[in-house]
Amino acid sequence: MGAAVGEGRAVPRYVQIAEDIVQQVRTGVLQPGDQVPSEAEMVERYGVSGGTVRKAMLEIRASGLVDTRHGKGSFVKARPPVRHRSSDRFRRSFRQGGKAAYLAESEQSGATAKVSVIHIGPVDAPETIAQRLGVDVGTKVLARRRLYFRNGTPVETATSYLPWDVVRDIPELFAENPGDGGIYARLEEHGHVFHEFVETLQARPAAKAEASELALSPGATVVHLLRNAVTTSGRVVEVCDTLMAADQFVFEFRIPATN
Amino acid sequence: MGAAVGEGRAVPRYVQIAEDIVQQVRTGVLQPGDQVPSEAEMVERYGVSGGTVRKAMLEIRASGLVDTRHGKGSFVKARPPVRHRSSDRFRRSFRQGGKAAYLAESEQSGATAKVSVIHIGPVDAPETIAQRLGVDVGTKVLARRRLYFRNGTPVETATSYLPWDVVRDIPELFAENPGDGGIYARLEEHGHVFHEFVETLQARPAAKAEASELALSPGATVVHLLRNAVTTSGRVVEVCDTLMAADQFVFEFRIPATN
DNA sequence: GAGTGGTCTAGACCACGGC
DNA sequence: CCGTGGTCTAGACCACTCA
Repeated sequence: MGAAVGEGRAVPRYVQIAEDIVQQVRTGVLQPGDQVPSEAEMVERYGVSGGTVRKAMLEIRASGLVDTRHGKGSFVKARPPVRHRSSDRFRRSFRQGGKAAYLAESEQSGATAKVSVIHIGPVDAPETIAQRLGVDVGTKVLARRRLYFRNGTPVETATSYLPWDVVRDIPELFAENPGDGGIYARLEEHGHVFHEFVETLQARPAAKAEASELALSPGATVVHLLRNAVTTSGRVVEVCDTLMAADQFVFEFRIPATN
Repeated sequence: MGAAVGEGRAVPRYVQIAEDIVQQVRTGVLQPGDQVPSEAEMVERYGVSGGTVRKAMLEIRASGLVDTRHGKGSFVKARPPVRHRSSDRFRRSFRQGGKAAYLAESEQSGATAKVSVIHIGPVDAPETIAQRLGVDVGTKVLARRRLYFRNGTPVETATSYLPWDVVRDIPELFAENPGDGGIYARLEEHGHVFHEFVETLQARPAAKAEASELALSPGATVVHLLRNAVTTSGRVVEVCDTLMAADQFVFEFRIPATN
């Protein structure tokens, strides 16, 4: 026991080990892409048992600096090119410029973006969605589910729900690529002019299934965002349900000092 | 081994156990305030080893439904009566009504709120703060550090940083209680009229020290928020650095559909 | 098949809380 | 003092990845 210097039993060994590794990442001893020492190697290097190294690795993963894959090892993330998700991303001028909000924003920060459409089709509105759209639970609505990539890694899943009577006459909304400016541009062309977007945001640890969908390490943080798109007539014509890898985003909001 | 029915090795035992307990909480079998079975008891009940129960408890804690204290046990939380932190909380009318933003908002949702001032005094501006205030690193600024409680539990720490030349002539800003409407009301009285507030928000797992300050279980999620208070003359007269227990908050933002 | 992480065991000992 | 959770050990065995 107590092989280490006796500096007070305050700090558990596994925390010390975790801090050591995290420090090596922050100071650049371990570079992005480098493999973090394997668990077996740490057992030797630090002279502790496998269980202890395991707990250290959990701490390290929680720092968000490292990406672990079963059978391969843990690697320093190339990440923190965090994307600013700012509150002006819905500017009409972006849409008229031909870009959807996501791509417009990504281009600003010079990263490669990709969108993969997972599903487009009618679904029965789940409860929270139905409430927001002002329809009955189980009503048929159009769902557009997609997965967003940034520099090759999945960072966000998003599902848009739209009332059937709104989408019925807009064939582009059933296509994988809804055209320049995205679905919001199509909606405005058909008379649904936006007044505001109301977003609610919650952060929490990822459930197992969510972690695998976004290729996150278990225990990673996700941000759950729900957005109502409200038209000038006061109607909610879209609800967007989004799940994001929290370490990939910085959210920015400008709040006017209204009276 | 494999005492359980052989329903596919897909789901680890510790996840099954965690789901079982979480389900009991959600369905009300375990009521708020009830003690979750002790680890020793689970070892017996589920016929697994202590290590496995331990991992299950980690999962359960990550759900945010349970509160664990060393030497006592784990207990079902008395609610996440989540507080809506909405973007209209800086309305001038709230301040003129005599409330600071925090208390004004809490009253809306009928919860007991308390603010405890930890420290008020000059500090050397840390880097990110200095940048935002537009002063040199190490410049003397006023720090007001406080801890917010909701229904008796700490949910948020916040530190306001203000340039010295701004606060010098406003004695109330050095008092624990800055008076009706909070520090923003005092600043506006002295000619610093607000134009907007710019908030950036990030979510991540809590570090050990943060977890203990907010009385969180390890691995819980925190939200880190930085706010610039910008006056009509374009100056940043306050930066507020806030750390929140993520499971206590739902953030709401209204984004106008500007051109 | 060699090397990696993931699950699980059966124990020891420590630290905290309350009777 | 006893029951609680927290740390740690020294193994076993499984599952994934890649050469």
